[in-house]
Amino acid sequence: MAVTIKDIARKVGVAPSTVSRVLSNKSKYYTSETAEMVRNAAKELGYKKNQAAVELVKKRSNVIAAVVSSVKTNFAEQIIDGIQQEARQNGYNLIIVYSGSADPEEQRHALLTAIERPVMGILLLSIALTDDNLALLQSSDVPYCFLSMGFDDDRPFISSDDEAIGYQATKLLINKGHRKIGIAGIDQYPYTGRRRLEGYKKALKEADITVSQDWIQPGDYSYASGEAAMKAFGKHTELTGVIAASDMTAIGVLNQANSFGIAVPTDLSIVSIDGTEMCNITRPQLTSISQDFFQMGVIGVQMLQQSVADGSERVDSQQFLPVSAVNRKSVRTLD
Amino acid sequence: MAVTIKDIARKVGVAPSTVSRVLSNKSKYYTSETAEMVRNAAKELGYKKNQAAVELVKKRSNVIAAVVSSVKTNFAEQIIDGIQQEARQNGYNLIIVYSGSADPEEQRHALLTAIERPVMGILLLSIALTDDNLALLQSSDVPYCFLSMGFDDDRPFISSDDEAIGYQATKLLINKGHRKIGIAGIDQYPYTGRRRLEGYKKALKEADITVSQDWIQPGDYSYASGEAAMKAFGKHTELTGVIAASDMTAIGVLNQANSFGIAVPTDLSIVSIDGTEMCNITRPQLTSISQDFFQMGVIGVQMLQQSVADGSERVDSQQFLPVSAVNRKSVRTLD
DNA sequence: ATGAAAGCGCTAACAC
DNA sequence: GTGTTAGCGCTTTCAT
Repeated sequence: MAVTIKDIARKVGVAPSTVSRVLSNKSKYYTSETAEMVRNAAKELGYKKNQAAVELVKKRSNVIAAVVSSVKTNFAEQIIDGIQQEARQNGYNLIIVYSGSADPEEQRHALLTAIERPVMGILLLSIALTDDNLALLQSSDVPYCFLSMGFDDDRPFISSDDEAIGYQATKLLINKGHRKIGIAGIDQYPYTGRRRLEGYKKALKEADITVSQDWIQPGDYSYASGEAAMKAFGKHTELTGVIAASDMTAIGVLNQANSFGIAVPTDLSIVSIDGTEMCNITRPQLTSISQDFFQMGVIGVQMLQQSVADGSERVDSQQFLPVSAVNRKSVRTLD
Repeated sequence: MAVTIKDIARKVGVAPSTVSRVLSNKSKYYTSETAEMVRNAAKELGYKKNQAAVELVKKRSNVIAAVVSSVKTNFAEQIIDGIQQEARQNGYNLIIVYSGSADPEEQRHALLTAIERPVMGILLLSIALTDDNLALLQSSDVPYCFLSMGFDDDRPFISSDDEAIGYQATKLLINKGHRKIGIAGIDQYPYTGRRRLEGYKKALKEADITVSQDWIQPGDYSYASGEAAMKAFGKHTELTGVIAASDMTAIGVLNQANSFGIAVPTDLSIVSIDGTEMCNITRPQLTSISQDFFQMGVIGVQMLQQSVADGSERVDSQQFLPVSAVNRKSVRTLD
């Protein structure tokens, strides 16, 4: 039998409620003497709070749940680091639950794992929720916020501006003299790939460059997408630059280019999107449009906190974080 | 106010206990008619089970907690995939909590986040717990098991045999004619690095090769460790093969070798340890001693289940999973 | 400052 | 098969 506040109360000779007050630091309602006795007894008995009981009566916990998709890109780790740091600093605990990004049933399970206990808030990392599951989430009255994914309805999110990403990546290449620029591995999903594509087209249009349809090779942000895209561009491609949908995609493009005997950046320049550590372990290192993933996590927690503080039970904020071009070694200036 | 079983009971006109029975699938104790009415009402009202209440009375939940360290190697994802799959298949939910691998205070927090609710079991992924925190874990009466880390006391674990790994990696190189073999990025931690080193030395000894002290470059399994080790071996190293502590370390070695103008595998062969996807995205692809991380997760869940089933409340098993050499392109046969 | 008592939402005997 | 009842361990009025 686990030790409870009753055991402590009995041992010290006070009422359970007093023990509760001490252990919850309701500092106005006990003397330091009782406090010390209680704390000693608690330690001696090896007392551990039963959170289930606490949550049952308080109907709220200090736990933040992060729902992450198990897609094989690695930026999630940076977001989680940001969440973790900010959560810890503010006295919250973090639990993470996995969900395949697509399967609705798995999404639902992940969501329920989080919702079925009174968490303080929920953060969703690049999860494309089905309508049913979104409704489920909303019905739970727990504040939530999407991270690394933007929407054009009124769902709260914190994300990079995907159009800006596409635009800046393209612009970077154009500014270095490139005019034939491909884009690899972007998906067709309305809220990310499509917006990046729009940015890409906008920059091209501004420079009076006509896009050829085969410059655009869709995919799913994976390494394989990068390889496939480069294969489609071909050994004798007219392209002098390509934008990759993610760091892993960029590595796929790079490797396939090498297999073709195309030297990067001499024959072909690559701009990656994300800017994770992967960019530093390739040869050449990958120039990228980098996102501030860590900060996304930090702000996500702050949004949750705020909506709890003002009692709104709902995050009301859609924000884009700035992105930045990081020049490494994979882009060459054309003369 | 959230909807409870009482609300459903009132609506349907039955007792709360009947609702409970239906919703918990105690199938012998209700008719299919009541069941249907109850389920309909539940759906209509948007009922969601309050797990805190369930856990309070049952003192056990269907949640498995995985404690992971935020070290920057990527095998954890594979273990988690294994845990997740096996957990789902057996009706368990998985929550993950992060802990820096070293900081005792952070470890403690992570542990408490898991322990403070009645989880079904705890899996620890390559976490080196301090003595205090181990005691804390043991005091919780929840079955636990370490994954990807072995011990010489009686703690339950599932891991690869690190000595076998070191031995096989070395043997692989020896069998291909190598005799001057370095080892890079291994740590001094008694339960992993040291055992791999022992395997390395054993294989060398069997082949009557005398180890030179500067063949052994310690580190922390990181990319940087690989770079540093290769720098220490030097541009004009006598080594013809090196074993890397992890895939990321191997990439560090590879890149630094290239910087030196040393061609892999022509001038230098590399054997990596782990065998994650990283091995496939380098050029050349990395030959590795691969661990079955996915299976570690699967078996971990099974061990937990078993110890719950037999009421022992304690996993009693220390097992090594087989490892396998996967030949890719980074090892050359010497003549 | 402390105690007594009620109750959070659910499950599990125990009756019938 | 279903209702009744008694808690699970904690927090929180309400007294004192």
